[in-house]
Amino acid sequence: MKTKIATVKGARDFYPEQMALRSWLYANMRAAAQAFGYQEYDGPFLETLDLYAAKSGEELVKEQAFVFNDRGGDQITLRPELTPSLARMVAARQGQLPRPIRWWSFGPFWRYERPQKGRSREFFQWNVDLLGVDSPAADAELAGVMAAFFRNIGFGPAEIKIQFNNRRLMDSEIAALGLTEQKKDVFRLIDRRDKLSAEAWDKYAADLGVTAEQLAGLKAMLANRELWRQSEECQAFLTAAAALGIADFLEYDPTVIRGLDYYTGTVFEARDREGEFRAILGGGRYDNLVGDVGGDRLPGVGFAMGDVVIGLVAQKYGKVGALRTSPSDVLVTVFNAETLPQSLQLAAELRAAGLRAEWYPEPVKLDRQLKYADATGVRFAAILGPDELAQGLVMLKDLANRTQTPVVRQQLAGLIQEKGRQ
RNA sequence: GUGGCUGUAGCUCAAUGGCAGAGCACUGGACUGUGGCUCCAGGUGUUGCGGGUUCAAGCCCCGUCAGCCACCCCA
Repeated sequence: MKTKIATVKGARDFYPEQMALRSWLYANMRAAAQAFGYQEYDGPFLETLDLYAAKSGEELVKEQAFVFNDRGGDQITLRPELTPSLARMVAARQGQLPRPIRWWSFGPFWRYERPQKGRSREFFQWNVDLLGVDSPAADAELAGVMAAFFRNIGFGPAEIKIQFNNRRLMDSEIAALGLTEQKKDVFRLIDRRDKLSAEAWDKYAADLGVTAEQLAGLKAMLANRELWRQSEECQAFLTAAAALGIADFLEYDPTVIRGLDYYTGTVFEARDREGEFRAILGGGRYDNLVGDVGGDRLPGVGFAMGDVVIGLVAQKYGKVGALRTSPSDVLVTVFNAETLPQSLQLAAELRAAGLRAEWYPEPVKLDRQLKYADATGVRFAAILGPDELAQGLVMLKDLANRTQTPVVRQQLAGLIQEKGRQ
């Protein structure tokens, strides 16, 4: 009797194929972050509920975090985001960490929400943060890391855009409209600009107590793609971005607000230009977060990118390619039971020479062994039969171009290494 | 947490309430030492799961689980 036990809702199995995608993303994230001098770190996966209590958006913690009581009765949270942990870690060693602090991380996070395309309950997230620098150029550097990653995986500005806005700019605009008291509601209203119909949006605004005059001003503001010119911060940000060579990726959008409460300045959001998917990443400047968890005030800027949406976007745009699931450089085939130890020995010789070599563990038809190499992405097959053994040769087959050549056994490893580089 | 759509072979999908099908993949053979092509022969199955209605349920009804869509929120 076979019983199937399902995975937890919103959790994913990573078969070698999916694992290869995750590893590919990780390798490119690491390359992008390290290119700018960022150091890898990580926080605990389990945190106290208190860490998130006053910080993140209310709903993120109260409604979307996995919270449980441990055996001692304490309330434990599976981390829904990394930034509060980062702030705590930095605050705890504030005096001894060299600044600026450039840190990045990639690990699992959990949010208890309804799974949909691009949203799961257990996901991996890339976090990149720069602390100790309060300048628009620092904000631009973060955009530079994003752009470097996009380029690493084959995306250009024609396919991906990095939208930005500035909370301080929006604060002053909202103040000018006399809406400061309803700021949070107005931010929420702005966030819904593209989601609601024009009528529904107007009604929503009216329900919030926005007057007709204020509404007109708000609409004018949101339609103004040049609004950034009124912010010195935005101007300096774009100047630095241009110097970094990433201006083509950037697009000012006054409707980009971001939900998290702790953002204070620049905010980011990256999307595919066609707009088919939800936001690929989000982030911004948070100047009070470290101080809020007990440290001295330390400005910071950062962003987070989940593995799910970028994986979908990369696959949609054909950037993923054929990811190999086998690490092997070469498959040693087996002719029959008598020659099997010889194949085993040849595989050992190849490994001793520094190659990653696997052998086919039973004497089945050769076409099956080659099909296996094909299916798992092993490029070379070392064919060892009675004819080759009698002559001290190995037939080296290159599955990539369907050629094969007899090779003196002692020269096999060197030849594979040489051809593998081509 | 709210509302809706879907669930059939490993994968992509068909079947009026009346005997479960196609393509790809897989296995064996044509090729007893050569992978993408061709041909032949074949497993392809608890129709997500549990109830109910009916002479009869993949199909209708209820529940449940999962995925997806719109909210909510957000990576």
